[in-house]
Formats: sequence, structure tokens, C-alpha cells
Amino acid sequence: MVTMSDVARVAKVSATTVSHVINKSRKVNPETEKAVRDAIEVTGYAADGIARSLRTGRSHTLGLAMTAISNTYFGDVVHAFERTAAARGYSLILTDTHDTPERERRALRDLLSHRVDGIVLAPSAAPEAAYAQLTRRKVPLVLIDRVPPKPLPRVDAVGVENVEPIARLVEHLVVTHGHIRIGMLAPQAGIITTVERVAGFRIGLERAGLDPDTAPLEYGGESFEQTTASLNSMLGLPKPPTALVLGNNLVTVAAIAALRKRHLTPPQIATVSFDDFPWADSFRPRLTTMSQPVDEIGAMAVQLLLERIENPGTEPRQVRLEPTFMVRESCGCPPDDLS
Amino acid sequence: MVTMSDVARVAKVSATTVSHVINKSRKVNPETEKAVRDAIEVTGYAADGIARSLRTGRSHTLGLAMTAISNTYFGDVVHAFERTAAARGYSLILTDTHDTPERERRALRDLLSHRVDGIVLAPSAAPEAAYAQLTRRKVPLVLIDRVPPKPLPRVDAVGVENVEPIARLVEHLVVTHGHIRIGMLAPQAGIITTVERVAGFRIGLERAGLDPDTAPLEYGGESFEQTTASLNSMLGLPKPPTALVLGNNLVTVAAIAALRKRHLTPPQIATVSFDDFPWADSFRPRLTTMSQPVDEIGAMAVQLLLERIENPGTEPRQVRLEPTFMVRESCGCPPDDLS
DNA sequence: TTGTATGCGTTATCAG
DNA sequence: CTGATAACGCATACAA
Repeated sequence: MVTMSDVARVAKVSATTVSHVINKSRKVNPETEKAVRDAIEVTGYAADGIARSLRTGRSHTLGLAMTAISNTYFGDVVHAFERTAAARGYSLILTDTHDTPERERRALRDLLSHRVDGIVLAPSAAPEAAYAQLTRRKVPLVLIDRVPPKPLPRVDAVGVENVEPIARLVEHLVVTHGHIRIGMLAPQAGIITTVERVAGFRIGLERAGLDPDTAPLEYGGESFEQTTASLNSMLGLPKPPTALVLGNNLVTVAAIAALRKRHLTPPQIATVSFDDFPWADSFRPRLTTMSQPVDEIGAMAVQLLLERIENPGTEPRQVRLEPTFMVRESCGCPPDDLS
Repeated sequence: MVTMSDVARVAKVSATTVSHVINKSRKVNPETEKAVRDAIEVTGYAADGIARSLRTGRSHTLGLAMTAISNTYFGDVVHAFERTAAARGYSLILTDTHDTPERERRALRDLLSHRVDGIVLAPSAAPEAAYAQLTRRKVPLVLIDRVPPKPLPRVDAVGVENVEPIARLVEHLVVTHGHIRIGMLAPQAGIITTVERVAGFRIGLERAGLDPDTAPLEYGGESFEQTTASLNSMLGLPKPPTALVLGNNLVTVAAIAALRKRHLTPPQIATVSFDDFPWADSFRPRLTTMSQPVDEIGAMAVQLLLERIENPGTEPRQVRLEPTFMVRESCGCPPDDLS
């Protein structure tokens, strides 16, 4: 490996000077500078980020800890995150929390040991240990996807609005399409977003004069099979729902598959779902959905984190982005004008 | 920050002993060990990976450099990669090459500055500079997705078989379904996989007694719009093809959308495509595809890389995984027995 | 305008 | 079985 001393020797200057020309951290004679730059060229020197980090305490690295399977998030959010971070000169370390408290702890420990300058975390259903771990080390932290409820912890967070958009979906089912037996297939129980979406479901029902307590509600999202089983148990009811609220993209794909098996393709049974798909317009059934602004979420997470890093004293912010209502045909609604 | 010296002070031993306890690198008296472990507990000490890396020269970090937009790869491969790496005690740094030589260089420079123990790279269309950069630094390297052609460079690589599977797709079109005017919408020109898939297309045509030189062939994959334009120009031919080979998942989604606009839903026009979708069975048209084993590809990349790291002297290996032929209905073939 | 000395937190060498 | 010491490659306080 070629180090700064090697460059210094070739350029016949001190390592200090080399460091300063690289970092532009003090004035140096143009001739000297040229000698140094030439020496760098000749030796093929590349700065060692590790040594630099040890010395400065900053790694120019951001940690992203989330689960890879749930949510549409993974691919798109990671992509947006990497792009935004790279644009600001930061690299990305990725770890999978598997949405379990134990793996979450491990993921954060790994991130911490790499001395990341900040962490973006999609908290598991029981993130207390993780929070403690993080606050003890005072690492800048931004929560993503799941924004903690009311007695707000002092932490930055970015996520999407869930309650009203789901209520809006229910309203669509009731008001526009006249359904009165509406069921919900929710994502993994315990996760904050699930709690909020179920709340939105109940609120939507109430507003429509329907009874939330008698409305069919099942939790899926653990696996394809478990989701399928949940849906089937709902459909096996004496009076099965005529319309379905699907709580996220994972649940949606499993549900459509299960419905197909029962020869119940939307809009034969009406569905609305959270999360959109890039291919939603090209393939049938064309699903009516709430589309999350995944790119903005990833970019905003980086944005909040960098601001926190640069300005640790400021008040934490919670950002709620708005999903977009995509009306298509899974409720039987508009004429199929695109096919 | 709490360091090893702090722990040592609390445990009333030397830092050396603390280090040895942590790394189990030499025998230490059970009592001493307990004292150290207690001190670690009390102080909440966590090892500093940066300092450790500087000293040992190993970062326990793997770099993954690929483009996030092209290919089905991104999400799934990254996921499999992270899982396999984590299981072996390695973290993952992710960088986007944007499939351009310039960004590729930058991505690798970043990885190198983080002193990753090895790099997995999906090479751009002109990766020479990247190779030079890497071999100069002697970083263990594995190529992913795109396996370099014949005069094999001395480098590990993992990818999927392209030529024969695409030829097989063409055969399906000709032999099973009697098409003789077959066009191909290929992915981004220049990429090795594209070259191979186009070669497979031509070979398939030849075997069927068709003339490859007069067969319509367009390159897409740059963007949704560009892909759409390519397809439309092919469909605008005096004698447009009655069957289409779609070169990857990106091209496929754009193509189906464009076909829809022309009221040409498969199997009205026959299509076969490379890359499968998790939702392929639930949504119409149900596409006949070649499905890549994305999980295995990601896992194998890590596997090859770790073997190279542990055993630098061995002969490089090129691994070609087999895609799976998923016969569905986009050629009008089997009765719709699943709907 | 430039150089010397020191230390970041860890592990390896050597000595006890 | 344990400890003192040096070194990894760099950035900075201080000195010249």
C-alpha cells in the first residue's frame, strides 16, 4: 500500500504538506503543490479512509437498517437513499433488521462498530432496546417508514400519512361503490404503520356509518402462506366481505393470488390497496391504490439525517409525506379506457 | 466514547488482556476474564471497528457496485448478498455505478477508500479503467451478472446462462407456436448480457431455419420512453413481427405497456421474456419467461468473493447459473388452467 | 510557507 | 498467564 509518507518522500516534502494539499487545509506554495500532485500521480496514492476516520472521528458513511422483505420500500428506498447520500459525499452501509428486535440490535451494533456518522432505521415492533443502544452512543438517528405515535420521542422521523389515506380508500369503497361489507387484510401486526392503517380503516368505516367492531379484520404479512391463510379465513366467513382493503404491497400480491384461486378476480370482489406498482397500469387487474412517494422518502431520510449531523442541537422533526390516490379498476369503477 | 483502556482500568488489567478476551486470542485466567467481561458490561464498551481495521488491515466489509435501475437484480440480489455476507460476519457497502464508466470509477474509489475486503462489481460497458484500478490495488474481485467473454480475464464471475435459454425461448415461439416473424427488443446495448442474449436470439432463429439478419431487432433499456420508442419503431415495420423476445424485466414492463396502447395484449401478439416477476401468476397477461435465480446469484457472489479473500492463489472461477423456463400464456399456449 | 510531534483505538510483538 | 510498547495512516497543534 502506498501511504502519505511515500508521496512525501517522492515529492521531497513532509507528510504534513501532502495532507494539506490534499485537504486544501492551508496555503501552500504553488511549486510545492505541483510537486506533491505529481508525486500522487506517480505513486498512484489514494487516501486511506480508515486512517482518516480514526483520526477525525468521521467516517463519511451512513447506515441504513431496515428489513429487506416487507414493503415495496427496500429496492426503491435504498436506491433513493444511496443516490442522495452519494450526492452529498456519503457512502451507504446496509443492514437487514429482519423486523425482529434481536436482529435489529445486531444490525445497529454492526453499524456502530463501523462508526457510521448517522443511522436511518425502520424500527421493529419492539425497538426500545435499539433506541437505548443508540441514544447511549449519541449517534444521529432518523426513523423511516414508521413514525412513532403521540408522546413523541425526541427523534427525527420520515414516513407517509396512513390514517386519512386508508380512510379515504374506505370512503371510495362505500360512497363511490356502495359496499357495506368491507374487510381488511392488514400487514404484520405490531408494526406502527399497520396500527395506523388499521386505525384508518376503522375511522373510514365509522364515518360511513358502518360498525368497525364487526368488520372482518385479519393480519397477514408474515409470509405468503400466512397471508393467504388469513385471507381465506376471512373469505370463509358466513357473510364474507364484498370489498377488501389490502394493507401493503406484500399483502396485495398474496391476496390477488389467493383470490384468483377462488375465481374471485377484482373487480368481482372490490379491492383497494396501499402501495403502488410500476407495472400497475400494464397488467390486469389494474389495482386502485395509494401510492407511496418512495423516492422522496429515501431522499428525505438522508436530508434529515445530514441536517441532524451538521446541527445536532435543533428540534427533531417528523415529516409525513402524502401518498397519491390512484384510481384504477379493481373496484369496477371507471370504464377500462386504457386497455 | 468508551475505549479499551477504560475497560482495562475498570477491570484492573491491561488493555492487552481486554483485547485478548474479546478476540479469544490467547488463554486467560477465568477470573480475569470474568472481571473483563463485567467491566465491558458496566462500561457499555463496544469495539471500534475503525481502529481495528487500521491495525489489522481488514475491515470485514464487502463492497457491492452495481446499477440500481437496470435489471430485476437490484432488490433481490442486494438482499441475498446482504444476508449471505451478514451470515459470514461481513457488512455491506453499496454503491451505484449507474452503468457508466465514470461513475463506476468513482464507486470503486469510494469502496477502496473504505478499505473493503473485497468487491463485487457489475461491470459497465467499458470497464477497463475499473479493472486496472482494482488490479493495481490487488483487491479481491468478483464480477456479477456480466461474465466477460471468451479470452477470459483472470477474474471470478457469476452470472446466468444467456445464449441457450434465449435460443430456447425462440424455439418455443417457432416450434410450439409456429411463428416465423419474430422480433427482439433487447436491453441496453453494449452490456455483456445484452450481447449474449442477442446472440442467443440469432442462434435460435438459425436453428429454426429463419434468417437472423432480416429479423427485427431493437435496443431499449435506456429509459421507459426510449424502450417504448424502440418497440414502436419495430411495430411500425411494413411486416411487423407476430412474436416478440423481450430481453429483460425492464424492457418487458415497458413493452407490455406500449403493446396495450396499441390494443395488442399478449397473446394477441406472442411474447417471451427474460426475467420473471413474483406476481407473474397473479396478474394478466401471464408472461412466459426465463426466470433468473437471483437469490443464488447474490449468494454465490459472496461465496466466490470470500473464497478468493481466504485463498488468493487459486484459479479464478466463472459460474453460470441456469434460468428456469416458466411456460405461461403470453404465447397463447396452454389452457388458462390457473385462473 | 513548511515541518515535527502527537494521538485517534486497536492489535501484535516481545518480554516477564 | 499477563503487561509494556510500538505501529497501523492520517490530521492537527504547535513550532520554526
